[in-house]
Amino acid sequence: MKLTTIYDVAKKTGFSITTVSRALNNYPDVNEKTKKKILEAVEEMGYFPNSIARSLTTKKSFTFGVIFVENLGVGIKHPFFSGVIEGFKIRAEKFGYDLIFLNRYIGNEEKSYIDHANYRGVDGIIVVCSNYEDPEVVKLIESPLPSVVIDIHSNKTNVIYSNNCYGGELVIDHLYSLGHRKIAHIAGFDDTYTGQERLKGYKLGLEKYSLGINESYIVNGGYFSYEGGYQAMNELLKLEELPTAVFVSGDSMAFGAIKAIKNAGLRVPDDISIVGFDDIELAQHITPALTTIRQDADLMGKKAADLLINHINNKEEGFSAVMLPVELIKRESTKKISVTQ
Amino acid sequence: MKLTTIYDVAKKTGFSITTVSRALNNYPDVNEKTKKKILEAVEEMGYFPNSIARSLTTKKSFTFGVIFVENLGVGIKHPFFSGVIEGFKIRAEKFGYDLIFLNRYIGNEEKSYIDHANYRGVDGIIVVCSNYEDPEVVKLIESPLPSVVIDIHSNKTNVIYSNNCYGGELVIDHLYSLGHRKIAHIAGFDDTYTGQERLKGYKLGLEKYSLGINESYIVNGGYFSYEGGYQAMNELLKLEELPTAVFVSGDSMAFGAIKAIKNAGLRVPDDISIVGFDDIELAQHITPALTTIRQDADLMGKKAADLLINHINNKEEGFSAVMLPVELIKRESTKKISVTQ
DNA sequence: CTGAAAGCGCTTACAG
DNA sequence: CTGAAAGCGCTTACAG
Repeated sequence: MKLTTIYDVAKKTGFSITTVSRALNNYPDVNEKTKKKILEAVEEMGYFPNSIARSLTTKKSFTFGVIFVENLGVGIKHPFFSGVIEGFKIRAEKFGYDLIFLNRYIGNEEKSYIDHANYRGVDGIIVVCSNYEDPEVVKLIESPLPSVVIDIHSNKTNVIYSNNCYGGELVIDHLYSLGHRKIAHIAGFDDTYTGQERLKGYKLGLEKYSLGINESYIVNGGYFSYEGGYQAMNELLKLEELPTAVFVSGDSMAFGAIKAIKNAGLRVPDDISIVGFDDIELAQHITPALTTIRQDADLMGKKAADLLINHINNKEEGFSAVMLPVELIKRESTKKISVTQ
Repeated sequence: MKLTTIYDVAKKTGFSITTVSRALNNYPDVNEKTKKKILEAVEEMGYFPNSIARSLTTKKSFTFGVIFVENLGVGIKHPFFSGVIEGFKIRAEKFGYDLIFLNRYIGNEEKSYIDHANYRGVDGIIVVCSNYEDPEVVKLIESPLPSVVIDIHSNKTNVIYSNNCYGGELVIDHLYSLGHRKIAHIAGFDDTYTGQERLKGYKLGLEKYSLGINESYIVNGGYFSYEGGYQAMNELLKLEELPTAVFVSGDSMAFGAIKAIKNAGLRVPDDISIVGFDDIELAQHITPALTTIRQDADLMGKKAADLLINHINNKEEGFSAVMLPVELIKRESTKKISVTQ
């Protein structure tokens, strides 16, 4: 399959490849007639410049690398991250950037993400990850490669995240207003920024209502997985004084927690109210439909693309950190109770 | 960020770039000592060849394009296709191929998928789509670009799909064994291969048990969406003689159908049994958990990668068509009834 | 076993 | 307004 090149167009029109290139790239000083003739030939021949050759000379590939570091082992199927990637993709494509997935291998050789990014010559990367102590992620953040990182706070690169802390507070507001006073928290692993912030919001909320913090009511659910939530809830269920409500730091974890409650012969929300975080697709379909904090994955992806593109276009400036608003979505997993304590 | 090139390695080791290149690419006739020296320098300098420059000379980019043509508007978040892509990605990466998303735009210019594929110089494409009458998809299939297409039957390219027809038969077997005789079908749009085959399986199943085909029991649910299933079920609910069971040609459609049934004040499975197709993640979590036909998305993706890679490596040979087995997953949306008719 | 040279398909100073 | 030439970073005949 021999593709037509700029040489073919030059030969056909009688102009040099230089002029053809200029006509194609909208250089101002090309004679209108010349340009017209060239563009017609281009149209007729179905010619389109080869991005690889162009990249080699311009040092711009108009590709973004996407780097996934997720602990669920689901890759692209991740219920929250996939929405972020989709939003990022839509926006990036609008600016002519295509997405290319980057892993830690090049062929069969194990390399760093940075090596892979350089190998492919991407203009920037989006890193979508939960664990910001992963040394590979740290290297990424500190590298000179333009990047935007999701769910992390850092001043060494562009970052974007939801207002996780405030989300936690909203949960407590909601539960408190329903009469709950014994509120537990299944936390995300504390080396994740989101886990930390949601926990912080939980504590701020409790303080606001002078509820006091009961350390046995805070249990670590790990990396936001169903199993982690299941196990953490089982810990809580061993307590003498059960909580009446649990704020779970992620929706999948919340589903696991609900499962544990059902297994123990208790009901949601009749015996224990549950609130999640994320508002993934499943949250509205499960029974009971999950009350949760909605993050706008699509917007996060789009804003991430904007950050990255702006960063690339304004080399001089520093880094941006963007925080997105969150919203409480009331569904069926929380219930009003009479205030006991 | 100036990257090290093959010239830097050549200068450092005192050999020519030719020799460095050969050492790197495991050419047989390079002196062992030379090779060792070069590889050490490469290691020390953190050098890795630039894929763009390499692609320009070799005409191989070691990238695959992924083309999504889906009618739900969810893109990468598609509950079934995302699993196929993930499997494809895993396998492709093992062979050194990276994935790049292709759309119908290059920058802001509307182009064909083929133009975009050529622009990026991908070595092959996977097309994941449901509608095989889309002219863009037809062009793709007929183009000389190596490709593998999901959910389509064709002898003009490599294709892979589940045994949709047999899946339909399995559904009827199951429903018949539960005592159902009045079985309706919400079909996928008939310009989709999967829709056609599942319908065929439905009919074969009915014939097998001499149930006869009632045309008013077959209603078109469109492109497998929730809304389509919802509307189609409403059509069925207008019938004088309601079916006792409905085989719905996709899980999302089935959820829509269940919603319609609930809205009508009926229950699943007590009044009407429902069987879906796909076994997407949600199917097991929804209430009632959905009885459905499982397709192995991961395997489909992996086999698709194998087909594409084999095709590229053995230019002479023709095209392959692979059919994957399916499996009935019994859950809570189907129920035994007493045989009436 | 090693190197000089050509070439992949573009873009971009530079010159006119 | 247009073209010849160099160069991007590699690989691969070809020659020795």
